[in-house]
Amino acid sequence: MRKEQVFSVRGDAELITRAGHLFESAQAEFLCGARDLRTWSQPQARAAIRNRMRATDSTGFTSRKLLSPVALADEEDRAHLRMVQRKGAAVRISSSPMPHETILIDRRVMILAGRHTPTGREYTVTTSQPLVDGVHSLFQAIWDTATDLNTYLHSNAPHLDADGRLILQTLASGLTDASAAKRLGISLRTYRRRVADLMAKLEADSRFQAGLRAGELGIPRKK
Amino acid sequence: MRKEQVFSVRGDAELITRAGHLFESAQAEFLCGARDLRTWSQPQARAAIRNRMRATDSTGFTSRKLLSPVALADEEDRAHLRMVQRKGAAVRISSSPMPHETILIDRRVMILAGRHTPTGREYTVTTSQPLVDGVHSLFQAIWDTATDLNTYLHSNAPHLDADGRLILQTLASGLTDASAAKRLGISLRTYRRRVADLMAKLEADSRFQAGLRAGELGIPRKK
DNA sequence: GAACGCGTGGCAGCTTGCTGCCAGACTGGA
DNA sequence: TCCAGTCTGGCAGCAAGCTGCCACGCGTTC
Repeated sequence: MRKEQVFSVRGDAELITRAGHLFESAQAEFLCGARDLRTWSQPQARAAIRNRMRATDSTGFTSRKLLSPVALADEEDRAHLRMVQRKGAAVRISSSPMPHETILIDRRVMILAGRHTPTGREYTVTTSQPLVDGVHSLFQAIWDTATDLNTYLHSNAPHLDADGRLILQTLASGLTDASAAKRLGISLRTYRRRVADLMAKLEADSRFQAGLRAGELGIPRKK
Repeated sequence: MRKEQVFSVRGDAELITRAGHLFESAQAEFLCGARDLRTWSQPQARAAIRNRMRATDSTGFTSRKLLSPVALADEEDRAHLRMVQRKGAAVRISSSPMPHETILIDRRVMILAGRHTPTGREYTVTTSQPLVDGVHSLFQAIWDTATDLNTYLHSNAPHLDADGRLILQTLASGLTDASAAKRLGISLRTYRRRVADLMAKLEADSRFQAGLRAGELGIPRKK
């Protein structure tokens, strides 16, 4: 039985003081998972990573950011993410909430954020290899199923209203247009008009493509 | 700064000795993420959980198992999983490799497995709340995107050969059948026969449904 | 070589999907 | 009331998809 190197700090300031050097020590990989961009208010941490990114441009250094959709709420954040992308970082969006920030550096150091408290946020820093490896593989699993920022922004999934979803569900049931229209209580002509509108919104050239998009975007997803 | 409760053990036997009581202490939730079922060879651990499950059948105790597709390799394992399901546990399959076992008990205790070594596997046990919370949310994120075991078994996605995938990709490009057949260098009749075969495999009544299935299963997924 | 199975391609005919056009119904505002 | 805008449904015609049938070529088997 072996004791591991784990400690907690409270507040951003203390984190920078006690673990700031870890950020600057990043050699090969910097992974960051978070709900939104409101996390690293401390300019020091951002600057450290930015310098690292700039210094090791084409030397195999990889940086990956994993965020939830709320991170794209306002234009300012989206602009920031585009900037991050230009710096060479990969950005993906996961549909999961991701309430706790996760940072992995060189697969050797891990920082997990706890809840907000009156005295500041609590961070836990560890270099325990099994812990880091385990969280790294979990991060990788989420990363694999997340969608790239560009494709996420390009797809206009959220613009579907309740009516569109209804059409989508009927379409997904596999009925012919005639049966579907009858079930919805509308005419064949109108049903097909709706389908055409839907396909236009999804930028699909064929019904197969429309189904594909719908499936990828998980629109009729079960809870 | 606070030191956290973290320790590592080597080998299943030592894990049972030092952390076995934690398994039996499960009150509300038992989460388990793993690559396959070859992990808990120790009957004690299995028995402890099984008893817990039986004892607290309808008292709000939830048990969730998250596995990779390789766990379904042989019939014996699938039978075991069906048994686990009957006991009330939820089982989902994630397309990610999940090389490190992850166990979360009551959102208070976490056990992460490291690599196999000659002297046995290394396990890290911790009750640090930020660490447990962080890993719990990561687990939840993977769980959300994973597919239920039953639907996974029901869908015959992996039975698609390279030829089927080629048809799928062409179909996904949005071309008409005539153009698609020309691009593939086969006749229109053959192309449509392939599409019909594909739809039969996907159990789709319409091309839209076929696209939907393909999208949900992530068949033409980018690496 | 004959018989067989299998995959392919052409043809034909049917069903389904798609859309332009027009007419009617409804709504809200001048 | 009248008008404009919007949504709807029927009709017609074309395009696309679907499939049964038959013929051909190819490799295997007896």
